[in-house]
Amino acid sequence: MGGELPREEHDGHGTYDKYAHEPFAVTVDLAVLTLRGGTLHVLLVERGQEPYAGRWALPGGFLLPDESAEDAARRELAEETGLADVSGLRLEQLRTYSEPGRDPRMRVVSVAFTALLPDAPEAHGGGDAAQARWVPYDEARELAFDHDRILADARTRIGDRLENTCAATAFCPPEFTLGELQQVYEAVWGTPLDRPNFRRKVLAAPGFVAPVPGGARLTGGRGKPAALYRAGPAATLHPPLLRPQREGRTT
Amino acid sequence: MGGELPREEHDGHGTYDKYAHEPFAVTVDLAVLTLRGGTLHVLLVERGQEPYAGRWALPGGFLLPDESAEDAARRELAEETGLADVSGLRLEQLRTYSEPGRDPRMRVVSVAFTALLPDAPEAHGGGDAAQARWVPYDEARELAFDHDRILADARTRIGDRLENTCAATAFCPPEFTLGELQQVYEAVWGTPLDRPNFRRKVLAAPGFVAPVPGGARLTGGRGKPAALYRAGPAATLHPPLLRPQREGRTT
DNA sequence: CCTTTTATAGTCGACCTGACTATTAAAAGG
DNA sequence: CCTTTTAATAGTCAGGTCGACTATAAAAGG
Repeated sequence: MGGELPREEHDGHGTYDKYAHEPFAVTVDLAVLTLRGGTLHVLLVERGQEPYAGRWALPGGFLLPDESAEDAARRELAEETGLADVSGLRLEQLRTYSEPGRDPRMRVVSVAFTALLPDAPEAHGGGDAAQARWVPYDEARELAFDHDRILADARTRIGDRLENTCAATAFCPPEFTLGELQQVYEAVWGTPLDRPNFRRKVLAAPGFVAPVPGGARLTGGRGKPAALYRAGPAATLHPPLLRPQREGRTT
Repeated sequence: MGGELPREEHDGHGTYDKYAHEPFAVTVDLAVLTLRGGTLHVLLVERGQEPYAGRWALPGGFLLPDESAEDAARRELAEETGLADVSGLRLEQLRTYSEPGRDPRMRVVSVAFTALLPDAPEAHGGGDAAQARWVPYDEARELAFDHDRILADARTRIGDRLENTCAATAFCPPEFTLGELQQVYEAVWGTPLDRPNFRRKVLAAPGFVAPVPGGARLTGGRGKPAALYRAGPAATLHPPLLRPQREGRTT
């Protein structure tokens, strides 16, 4: 922005006037992911109107005049999930999608976000009439607009973030076992991991997880009770937790 | 986007009408980086108009009605640098900035991009009247709008990309020495690296660089002539080339 | 009690890393 | 022409990390 302004002045239009008749609608789209029963799920809403009536889509909506995209995303997330604690949630900007024609009605530029939730509240009809549902990632296909692509980008991004950041704990409840944390990695990456090695690396990364004081353990499960951990203070992972067998891809 | 549509219909406004009177201007901003004499430089333009008249800013401009943000960024890059080969350039979306009030005149949502260039053509007055200049990164302060932050975000992002991708070769001419490649890392990270170790890691990463056929070497320099390399086919770096002495930061 | 299940501890060789030394091949300067 | 300087490249070595694997502990189910 900014660099163009002289040209606007030269052609005799006020800045606002020139672009007011070619407005862009700005929206946010949310890829809200969670883990249910060991598999990745995404929050989808069913569209009631054309275009794409009856199709599933990522939740989202228009920016209000006085809010940032982050604010709008948080507001929409609260509206669509019915969650109360949205304020403490980690929202990350994914990418902006601006191809002309991605919405058949008008020019829409959309800022996409990702959000990670611990296993989420079952019922959410969304504040807006639209029906909302958790759908297994693999069944979320043929979404409205370019949401297939956004969702795929979100998964790729999350997978990368798990390598270098402590984002995985966002999928877990406040207290969790290392087994649960490993399930996060396995679900997002789609690869089984060796348990002792995973444990060693997680505990070796300073600030990733911290044991719950008192040596609390999760009982009631099948085998030996697991120690409970909380998310640590670190945001980034050193050394990184790299996925196995990735060789140099040309893409 | 999309999820909100029912509400629009309910309140009796057509979609387009409702938002036409609250339009958002959409722009692109470019953080174009290059290496000159071993230090990082950024392309800036001088503003001629208020607000921020006389201040330096990142190049950029408004989206035209029928182009994507990527198209607009590429067009602006060509206009402002006068480069001919913009088609082969790697443009990467950085982030979108949408805080209300970031432009005092109107509501502007800006999609920021990064671009990396080999040591660039000296003269570029930009297609638009504005003056354009390469400025050392450390001297690019107090830019217009929120461009200080965008530039800082860009440097952080590029630094991270150097660890995991082959992006560093984008700073180099088609044929380069490992010494030049090391200078890229040192300039972006702001850390000196051990030459033999750097060399070992770069050559160990499959597809990062490929020797120029015929064993061509760069003569005319000070010491022993260096072998020439080209960018290899890989896009990602395995194993990654991590910066030294980073400990778990809480931020 | 014995099997199953899951968590946790430990082992081992291959490989990678950082720090460092040594050698080579050019240019620069008398 | 020979010495010095500079930079590229080769090689070394101890410590750390990795993946693969084995062993033990502690619960539930029959």
